[in-house]
Amino acid sequence: MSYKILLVDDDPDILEIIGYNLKKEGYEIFTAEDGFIAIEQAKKHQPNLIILDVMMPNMNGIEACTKIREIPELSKTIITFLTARSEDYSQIAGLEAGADDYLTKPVKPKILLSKVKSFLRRLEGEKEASVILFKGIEIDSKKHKVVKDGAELKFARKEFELLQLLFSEIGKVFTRDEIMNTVWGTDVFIGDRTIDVHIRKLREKLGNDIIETIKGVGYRLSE
Amino acid sequence: MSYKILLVDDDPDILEIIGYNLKKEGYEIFTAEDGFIAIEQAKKHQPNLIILDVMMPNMNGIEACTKIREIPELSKTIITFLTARSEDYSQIAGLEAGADDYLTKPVKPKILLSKVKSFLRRLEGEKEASVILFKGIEIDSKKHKVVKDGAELKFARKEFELLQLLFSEIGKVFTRDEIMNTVWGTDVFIGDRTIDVHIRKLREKLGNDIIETIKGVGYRLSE
DNA sequence: TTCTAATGTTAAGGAATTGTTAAGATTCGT
DNA sequence: ACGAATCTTAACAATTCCTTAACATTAGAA
Repeated sequence: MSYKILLVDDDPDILEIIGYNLKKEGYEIFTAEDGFIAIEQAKKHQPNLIILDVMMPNMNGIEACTKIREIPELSKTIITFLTARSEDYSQIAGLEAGADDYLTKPVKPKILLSKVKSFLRRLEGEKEASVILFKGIEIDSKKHKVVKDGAELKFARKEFELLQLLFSEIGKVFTRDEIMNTVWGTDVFIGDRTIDVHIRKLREKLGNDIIETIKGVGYRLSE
Repeated sequence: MSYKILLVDDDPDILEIIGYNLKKEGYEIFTAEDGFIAIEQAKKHQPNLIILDVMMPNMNGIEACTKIREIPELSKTIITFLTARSEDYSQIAGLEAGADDYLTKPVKPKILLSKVKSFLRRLEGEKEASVILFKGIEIDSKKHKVVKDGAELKFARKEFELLQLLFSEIGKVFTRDEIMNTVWGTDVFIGDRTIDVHIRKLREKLGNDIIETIKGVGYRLSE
């Protein structure tokens, strides 16, 4: 899958230049000339990266950024500002509005490219870490969401943390000590049966063939 | 196991200062004063992290980085550049050469440390699997799992520990005393037949041609 | 070969670990 | 502060594992 990038600037020349350079690298490019259009486009295409000019008519970049950050579907999208060199203001307000970084105009194509690459590389890593799939069970750590056979299952906090731990290394045996230290912390003492009870709840929801007991050792996902 | 870090800079003072700070934290430090030596050292010690100055005589950091990235044994090594603040150039070419991040000089020890820690944290998860293979039997300690001819065999805790011991040094004879001390501990008394019974269970599952009895001495894996 | 100490085999009882359940304690949001 | 959801505990049940003891077999020394 190629990455989608949304460019937002009121100057068509800039859209043209930057767009050309990024297309050449294989990215899918969308453009917008003000904040309103930007939000529309963002909703429609769900880009991975948005490059947002700060100074624009109608709705400026910072406002647009704030609005975009409120859209749940775009929580993973990286937003970076484009500012004239001296506008220090944007750096502050922009980052507060939820931007991840900023670029200064005039943008040198090489710098832009390497930044874009590094942004998208960051996405790569988060993607892997965030969703795990195993035996038809999908765990999205970021969204605190578990889906099995298309239906969402609800897990309380401790249950979910235990689940995450077990799924963090599929097949690995986690000892009771490891589980305690990770899920409860090193300075909390809980009875022996507490872990069992939580395991039981997971089994209740996931089915009995997922979590295996290794007596005297711990628990693991059965492969 | 402590982490290994390779520092590369043509300025001995910098090597000294950074090296001192990192050693204090318990890291194992190696140094190199140019790209050629860096590559040699990297091959030899297989460090987890390489901190690489960009501007160096003979071979600069970017070239060195490219070369290091071509060494398969070092695919998991994290490389970070060290640059003077203004050298924008390094950010571009460096990231393209396969570096993971860059630090700017002058480096404040605290920042350096927190960065180093976060780099190495990234490595944690990727610890190599502790898998032993012998005569078609695969033992995965982490997963507490034994596979023979594609099928998983189940072993209870004591059985598995005994198995691990025997497989820890293939061909070595383990005396009953050694087995007792390792599997049961020094403060437990068990009858003479207990070990035999466990050996028998292993043979039952693995086949009779794996574990050999050396009468009057102990047991070993027969090669 | 014969004898003997060392090891192999088997089944069963007891010990240790885990599963289950419900009730009490705690936390959290409204 | 109240009710609901969540977490922990305790008592008991169920299960698996470990050890033992009694007896059989074997390897190697005499």
